[in-house]
Amino acid sequence: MYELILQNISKHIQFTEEETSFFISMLKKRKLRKRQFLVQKGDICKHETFVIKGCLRAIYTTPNAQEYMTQFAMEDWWINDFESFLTGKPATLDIEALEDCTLLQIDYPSLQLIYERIPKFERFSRLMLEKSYLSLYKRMVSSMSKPAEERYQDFLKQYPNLHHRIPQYHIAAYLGITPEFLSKIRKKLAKQ
Amino acid sequence: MYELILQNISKHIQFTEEETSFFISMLKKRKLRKRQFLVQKGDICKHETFVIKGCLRAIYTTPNAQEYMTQFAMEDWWINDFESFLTGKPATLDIEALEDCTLLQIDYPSLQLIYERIPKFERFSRLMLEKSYLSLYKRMVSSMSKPAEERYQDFLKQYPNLHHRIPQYHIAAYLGITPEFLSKIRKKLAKQ
DNA sequence: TCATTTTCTTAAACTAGTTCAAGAGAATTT
DNA sequence: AAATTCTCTTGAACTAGTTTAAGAAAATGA
Repeated sequence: MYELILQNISKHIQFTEEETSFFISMLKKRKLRKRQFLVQKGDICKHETFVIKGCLRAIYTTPNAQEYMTQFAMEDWWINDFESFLTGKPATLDIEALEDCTLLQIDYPSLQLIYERIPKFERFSRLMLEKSYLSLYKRMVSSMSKPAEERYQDFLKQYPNLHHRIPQYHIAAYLGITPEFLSKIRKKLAKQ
Repeated sequence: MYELILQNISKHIQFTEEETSFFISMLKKRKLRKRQFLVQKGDICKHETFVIKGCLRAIYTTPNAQEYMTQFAMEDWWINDFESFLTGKPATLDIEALEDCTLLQIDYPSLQLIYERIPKFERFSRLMLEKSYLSLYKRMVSSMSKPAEERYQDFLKQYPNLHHRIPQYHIAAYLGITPEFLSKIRKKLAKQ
């Protein structure tokens, strides 16, 4: 139950036994069915969420109702509406389960307690943030500089199994193209 | 000399007098002439840099030699090649002065000393990182979801004075379009 | 197992943005 | 002040990716 998350943390900082049990006491378990929402646009996002099982997607919807996928999350990943969680403003994202999911959550006040009682957890947060920042940065550079075909191939490499688990139009949304155009790309690549 | 940086920090955490002077002792002053490079692609980026005066741009160059601007930095901003600074790998960015600049720098070992001696500086780093993450995220969403004309208007709002200080082709690069197309957009907007 | 819904593909007409080339205007240097 | 270099604009031909619409294939539910 808690192995995955403790392992995830121990890659960066070491907990004592006491800290481990305190940390675990701050976690809440949550299950989601496929197509259920973890966060809906307009909610205040009150939790950091860690994925034990299943996968989810985060969707940004523009004022004229176009959807853009900003992130996938799978086993061993963290996900939330970062802006809403930090600022307390209503979420601009929907986060939806793409499969039945098992999750662990920490709410904002509990996180502050953790920072007080286990100051080195600040370091963990900083390192996680550095990692997400880097991957967001790489994604932006690649979305600015690479054509869709290349981005699709990058996606396949980066998530070698995910494309079997989810519909293609989610991948298209993630790449920032239409499902029709992704279909053309796939046809072209299949010929080669 | 140090007011701006101390003020920048005091927005988030409070230093004692002793911490202030320790912190200042870790800073190195640096001047750059217009068109000089703060970081060149391939260098190891060894400093966090804070801008006291002037402005700079960060450029990512693709394998086929196209340039993409990832960031501007002006007075009261921090800038570096984040990935190179954190991982010690060669920088993928060039950072170039667009005007004569006065800068303050902290090198990596000094930063580690600061974290040890002033643990709450971890919090400062986390908060800065959260802020940059958010602005990167917003920029990515807007580059995926908004047409160039709208992005240009957003740029004008976000940096109300910058467009007088720098050539248009830098703005075009920042928006991810050609200077020619920016020129058309400007013509269209001027008519209205 | 059949019906229904969801997902994927194809094609034709279209649009946002690029490329190339040439000239006009500004800013710097001598 | 002239010469040179740098920056911005314009237009025509082009390309990557979109839109719309319709049908095929696959998955799901009764």
